[in-house]
Amino acid sequence: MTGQDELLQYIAKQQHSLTEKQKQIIIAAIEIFSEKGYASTSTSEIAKRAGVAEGTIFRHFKTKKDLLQSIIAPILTNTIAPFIIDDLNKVLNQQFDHFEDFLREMLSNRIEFFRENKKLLKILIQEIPFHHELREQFMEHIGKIVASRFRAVILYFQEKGEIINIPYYSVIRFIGSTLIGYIFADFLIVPDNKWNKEEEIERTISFIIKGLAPS
Amino acid sequence: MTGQDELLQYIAKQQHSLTEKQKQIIIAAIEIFSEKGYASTSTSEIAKRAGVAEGTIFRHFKTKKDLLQSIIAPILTNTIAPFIIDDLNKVLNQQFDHFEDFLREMLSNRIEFFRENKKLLKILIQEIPFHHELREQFMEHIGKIVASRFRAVILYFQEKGEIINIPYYSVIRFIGSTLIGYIFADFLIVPDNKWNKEEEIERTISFIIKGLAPS
Amino acid sequence: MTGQDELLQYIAKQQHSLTEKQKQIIIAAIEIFSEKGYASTSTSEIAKRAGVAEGTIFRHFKTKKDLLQSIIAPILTNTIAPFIIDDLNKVLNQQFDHFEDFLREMLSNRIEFFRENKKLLKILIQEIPFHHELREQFMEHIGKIVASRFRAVILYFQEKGEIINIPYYSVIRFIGSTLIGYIFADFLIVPDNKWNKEEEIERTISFIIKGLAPS
Amino acid sequence: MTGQDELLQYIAKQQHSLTEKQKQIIIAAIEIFSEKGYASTSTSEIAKRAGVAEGTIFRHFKTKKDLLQSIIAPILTNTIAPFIIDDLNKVLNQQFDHFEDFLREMLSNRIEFFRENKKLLKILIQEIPFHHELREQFMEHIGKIVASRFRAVILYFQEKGEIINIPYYSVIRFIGSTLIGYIFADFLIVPDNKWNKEEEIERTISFIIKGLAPS
DNA sequence: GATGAATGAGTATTCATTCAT
DNA sequence: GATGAATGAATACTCATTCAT
Repeated sequence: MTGQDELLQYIAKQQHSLTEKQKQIIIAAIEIFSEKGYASTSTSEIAKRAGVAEGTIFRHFKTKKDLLQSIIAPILTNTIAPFIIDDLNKVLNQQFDHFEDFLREMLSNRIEFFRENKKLLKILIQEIPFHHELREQFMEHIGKIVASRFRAVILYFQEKGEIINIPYYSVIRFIGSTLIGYIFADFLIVPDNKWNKEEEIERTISFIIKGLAPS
Repeated sequence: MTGQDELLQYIAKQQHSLTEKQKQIIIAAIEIFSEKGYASTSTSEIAKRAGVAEGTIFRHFKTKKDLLQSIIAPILTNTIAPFIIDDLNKVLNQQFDHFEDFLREMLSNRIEFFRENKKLLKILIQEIPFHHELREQFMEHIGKIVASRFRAVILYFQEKGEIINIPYYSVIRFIGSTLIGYIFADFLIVPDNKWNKEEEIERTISFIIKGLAPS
Repeated sequence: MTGQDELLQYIAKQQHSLTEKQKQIIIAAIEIFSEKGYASTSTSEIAKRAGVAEGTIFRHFKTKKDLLQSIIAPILTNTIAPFIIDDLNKVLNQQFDHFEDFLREMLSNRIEFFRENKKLLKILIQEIPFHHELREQFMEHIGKIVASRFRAVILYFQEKGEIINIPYYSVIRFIGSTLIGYIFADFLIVPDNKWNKEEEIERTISFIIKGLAPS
Repeated sequence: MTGQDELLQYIAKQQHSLTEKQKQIIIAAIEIFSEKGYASTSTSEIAKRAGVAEGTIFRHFKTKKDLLQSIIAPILTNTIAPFIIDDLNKVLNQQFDHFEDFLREMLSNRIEFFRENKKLLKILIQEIPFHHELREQFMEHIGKIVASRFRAVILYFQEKGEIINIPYYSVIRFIGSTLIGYIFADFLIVPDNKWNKEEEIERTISFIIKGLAPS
């Protein structure tokens, strides 16, 4: 239920123009796509879970693929907005004095984002290898824009002497993979036990900072 | 062709008992599964690419899912064998004096493994979230066995004072995610350009070692 | 555009009671039915081309078949009116001295009619074999009435000794099929080239007259 | 039953390679297509009447349209073969001394052909306006080949002075439309009554010959 | 009167699986 | 062992029709 409500809010926020039925369909689709994958999900199952007739799906989304797009497009558009505007710009506007402040802010920000959009992101990650339009959209939005913004931040801290002088894409790679590693561990692999979130975040930040410190 | 031959060797090596037709089917299935995903691949397409009749597939593999299992099971079994026997044991047998030696050996070893089994691993990664038997097998083999062996190695170097004293699973996470980040960058994201492999490996090793150095 | 205007006039003439929307629907239906056939035409396509909502069609025409009927019924009623009243009566009223005069008048008259109602007649011809109500209506109107009037004319000229003394239905058959042959050639088969209309009409009239001349 | 047997023979004759199921499907399709038209016939109905599973249809004929083609293609190929070889060549080989002999032979020959292939030809006539591939095939086979052969015959008799000196296509039109008129009358319009076939044929031949006599 | 969202039965087609040869 | 014809349930999608607004 909580999950549903979060999704509802998400949907409601992004696209005010959606009718009630459209929302139901999108919510149902997100749930089932993330459970079984796009290809293994039948439109009849989506209809059933959404509580609408099968035809209703196709009145609003021309094809099944169109439904997938309608789900994923807003993430792509909305993943970057806060990223750039909030975090990265703050840095560029000298609001973060140190690399560590930036890192800490960004990590918690991104972790929050992943937590809220778990299902959506699962779908995105699963389907991107098989749909070139998704891949292209992704590259367009995330790849180009985020990368270029990120690059500026890295160069900034490199000039300040806070991080080692290696190519910016290597820095992105190290930060990115460690971040994703954290998220996987947090949500998928260690779902329950003696995982102390705050300590782990501290360790992760420390690992990155030390790893990127100028030698 | 090269790709095919490598797969052939792989198949031949692992399972001597396979008939010619069986090999053809497995090779075809690996190719198509990795291209379009398990759910979007039809058995008739596999039969066509393998050059056998549709019925033949079902003579050897009871169901389509059985075919998937037959493909993935050997990776699971064989991923760990060299891991433990070659690398890890060497460390435990004091064959690696320093953490860096171990890391360097392991990285190149694993990178090699990924390169050779790209398609297989793509299938594994794609399908694991949707098939609980796969997930369980994976946990059984990789999770438990590798983790426990790895743990010994980490404790060993922690006692030697070469790496920081944090929980072993955090260390695995850092090494693992950085390694996977390297592999993704190498194979998927940076397919062509000014990516100097040796330099990148050095940077990666350096990043991990510094990140894990005792403070 | 011209085609549309002609149809509009046609519609307007026949049924004054039609609202604007109704006319648009009928015009759209005629166009699409004649292009793709009744069965292959969807009501939503008609609605789109007519510029009305889907529901509007069903407000005016209970079912899709009802729409077909509404289109075809007036042709059936109006094909014969001028036929009988104008041509045939003229003959019976001794306005045509000779069979040839009658034939010439009727040919050009009918050719004109076909030209103006090409689409309608295409629909009629295409759909008659599959809808028994149409067939019955057709028989009722054209079959009985026209045949009986025509019969009178033929008997008249047979008595005058201008045409051979064979059963009237054979005469109708010869004239009818030759006329239809002319129309097909004119409109469908020879759409462009060295077809001299006036010469062809003369040849056609000459063929019928000689063919029906008393031996 | 009789109808079915004739069709069976037809099918068997043309395509020896057909399996039993394929024949059943084709026969069922011919029957239903000719009853209700291609667009209004569902593949499930064909399957039911043929006594096969719906999937079986698509194993043999990739699409519904492919099934239509498989039905119509052989008529197109086989309509002309006897036409040219038997009738027309006979004329060109001076086997018919007079236009009348040729005409009589051809009429009965064609009438026979129509009688045997009533359903097939109904489908052909109904569907040709809506399927351009059919139209093109038709033009290719019937249009070009038959027309050119026919032309030779007409020129031959025109030179002999037996028929009037008008363009050959007009002659084809007169003969063709009268022939078709006969066939329609025979099979469709006058299905039962006081229609004396032999007399009608004589009248028809007489009508054509007189109509085409040199003036 | 007009709309267009909603429906659910129906459509062509695909698919994993079976089985007689 | 291998084949491939046959199956029938399932699939994505369409359609004529209804009905609340």
